[in-house]
Amino acid sequence: MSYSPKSIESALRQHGYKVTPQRRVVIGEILNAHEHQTPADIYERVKGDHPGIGLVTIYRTLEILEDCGLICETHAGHSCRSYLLRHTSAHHHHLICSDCGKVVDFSDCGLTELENRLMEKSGFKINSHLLEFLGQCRQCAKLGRDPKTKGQVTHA
Amino acid sequence: MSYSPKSIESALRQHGYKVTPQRRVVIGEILNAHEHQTPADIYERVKGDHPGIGLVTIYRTLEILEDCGLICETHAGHSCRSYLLRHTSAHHHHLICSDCGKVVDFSDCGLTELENRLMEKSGFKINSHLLEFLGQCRQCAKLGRDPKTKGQVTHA
DNA sequence: CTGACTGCAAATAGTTTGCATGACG
DNA sequence: CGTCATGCAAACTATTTGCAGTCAG
Repeated sequence: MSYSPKSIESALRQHGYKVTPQRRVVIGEILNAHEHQTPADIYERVKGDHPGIGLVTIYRTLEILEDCGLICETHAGHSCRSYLLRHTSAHHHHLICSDCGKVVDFSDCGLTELENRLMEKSGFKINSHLLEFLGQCRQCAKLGRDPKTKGQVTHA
Repeated sequence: MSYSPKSIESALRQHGYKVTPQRRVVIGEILNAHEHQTPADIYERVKGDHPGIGLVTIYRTLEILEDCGLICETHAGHSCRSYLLRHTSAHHHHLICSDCGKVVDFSDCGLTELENRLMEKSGFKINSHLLEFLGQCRQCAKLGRDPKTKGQVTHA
């Protein structure tokens, strides 16, 4: 139910883009990732498999992947652009521990209904949504650390 | 329901911040605006009333206004931070046009149930969530600008 | 072969920080 | 009056662009 390197490569070709080793490795990284990743994140991880790759290439690859509709951009934090795979069926979201950074995935966000309601009410054509829950995981809660809930994110 | 310069100023004082002419003029600008504005937008407009004000001061004023919960930040476009008055001091979210940047607020996200379910399942103590919908507003859709969905691939 | 792709370096845009001066309370 | 705020300049981070060499198709 998810993308494969092959399906992504053929999408690139269909859009007139060439498939290069650098693009392959970036695609592989995005397929592996379970989180939103910034270009710099991807760069760091990809350097292992492909030393000498340039950060510029990551940017350009992300741009064409977005142009092909394969990934989408989110704006999850302070001036920090990040990308995630555009899975419609394997659609998923994250529950993030604000103390230790642990991430838990979940998929059943049940927002389709809300999305439809909003589209009708606002006249918008909604393409995607960004949903993240922030909190403390069990362990951090036990340790009694102060949660870092310093108003950065739209409040709950 | 809506803010006045006075109410904002007293909120600042309550949080231990001082009220200065520069802050007044920034607050005035934000109260006038009905759309979200970037720090640079505010700077440009504010220079008329208060020449010599520094862009840095805008940044710092926005930071403290956010800290007081009076405005909130959105992530509406490519590395372009912008701010809105927080009209409903209650919980709300944004629907953002990825072409023109228009922002629509909504409040009934209905996520409490999902939140409870997730807390039970994951053991997390959820403090807040971040929810943004991205799409095209009616006007931008009419203008026929290419939505970001143009090449969406029916995945394999 | 040839145009598209890469990677370096440099340019640009947006935001933050250090510090001396000035003003709110 | 003391402390916090301002504004300049400079530092930083994120991203884009120019260009010569390289490679996929």
